Amino acid sequence: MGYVCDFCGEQRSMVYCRSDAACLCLSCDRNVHAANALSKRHSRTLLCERCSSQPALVRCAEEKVSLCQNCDWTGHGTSTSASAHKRQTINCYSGCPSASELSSIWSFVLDFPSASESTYEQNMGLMSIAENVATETWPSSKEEADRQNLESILQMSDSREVGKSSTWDESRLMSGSTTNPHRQAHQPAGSGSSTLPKLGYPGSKSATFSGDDGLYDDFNMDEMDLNLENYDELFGVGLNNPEEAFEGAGIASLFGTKDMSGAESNCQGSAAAEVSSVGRVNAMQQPTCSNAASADSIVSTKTEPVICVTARQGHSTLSFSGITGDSSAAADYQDCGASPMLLMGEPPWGPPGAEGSPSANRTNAVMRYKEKKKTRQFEKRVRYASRKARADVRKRVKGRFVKAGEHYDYDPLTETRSY
DNA sequence: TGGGTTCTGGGGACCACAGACCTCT
DNA sequence: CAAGAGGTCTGTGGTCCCCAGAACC
Repeated sequence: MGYVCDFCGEQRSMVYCRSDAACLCLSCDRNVHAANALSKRHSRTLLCERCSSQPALVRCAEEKVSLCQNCDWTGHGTSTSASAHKRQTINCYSGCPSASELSSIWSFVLDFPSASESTYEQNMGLMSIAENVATETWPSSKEEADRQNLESILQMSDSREVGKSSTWDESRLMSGSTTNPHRQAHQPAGSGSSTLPKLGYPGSKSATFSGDDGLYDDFNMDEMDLNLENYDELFGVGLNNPEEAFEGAGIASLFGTKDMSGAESNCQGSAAAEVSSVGRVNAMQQPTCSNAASADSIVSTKTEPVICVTARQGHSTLSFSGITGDSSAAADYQDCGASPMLLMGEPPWGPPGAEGSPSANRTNAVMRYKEKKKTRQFEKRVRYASRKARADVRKRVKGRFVKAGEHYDYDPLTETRSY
């Protein structure tokens, strides 16, 4: 992270946008991708902290760095000791996630405590861009959310029994996870896109995991409130001094930054530090799904965001798959910059073992991806209905608008061409 | 197996103009 | 500082055209 933002040229770049091929600071990322529906679709991910030029795909828990594929191979592929490092998949996101959403997305990156809300409210300005809160895909009521959570829990329990061996490959593909096949055991059962659980709505505190194996013993959804409540507090775009936006307990640590202008050491007061000790534990171990991103933050299309959360031994991986309406791991991870090898094949670390038939699952995944790609359609949103109405009735010549009164060959009102 | 031709699909450009937006008085 | 005038910019849909890739010989 030694490069400056491609957009503002001032702040340190932390996010990589493949669509724009740009390294952006968090503030600019938010601003740029909130501009319109199309830009909201851009998939972004963390920037590799080693080369600072490629999107990070994994995070090394030991080294506390986010790495791109090349740097990961370089760092972990050669050394036997380094290859044993725990690594977690870093997933991409789209839309304009709130602070809580981003902290959920990358909570597994967190080795820092979230600062208290009040601290951030005091220290950070507010974003000028209004938060978009989608309502159509998230449960509209607490009851429904609880019901969905319950369903997810039930599915998780089921899949844990039946899915350990047979569904690992697919789930790994769908979730983008490359860390460990056992995590599959905590994914909801289902088929195709529906295998992915719809996470609870933001703010849900009721979700619990049936951690009968102890994996979720430390999960405490009530602790989720330790996370930042909104993006504004996290990124503080409104600040005059960009550095202020990252002042506070955990921002630097959130992105594994060690050299961020004293972000870690510059905690504002004891309140943040106090929360730190609590958050440090929970941030690493909670699945973060109940604090999941809002639908609009995940994807701005008509499609339904599907978020997959997997967790194992305190690590969580959160995968967003909403770009195509239902989950397509291949597509999603192509969007994220992952190579097809990484997407479809076995990860360079930790082969899944003798679970199922990797080649068959891979073929199925490719088929699903191709099928989905065929049916994919990007919604065009009309911003000005009045202009659309006018364009609909405007006369054209070979598709081009013609001046009023001129001879035309296409009158949309008559549905016939007049040559 | 490599080169040439044909076919196919995707994406951008083009057009006029109402209305939003901005600048100036 | 508010209001009005004037200029500029944006976005809208159907069609054409260009180009890349696939298919075929």
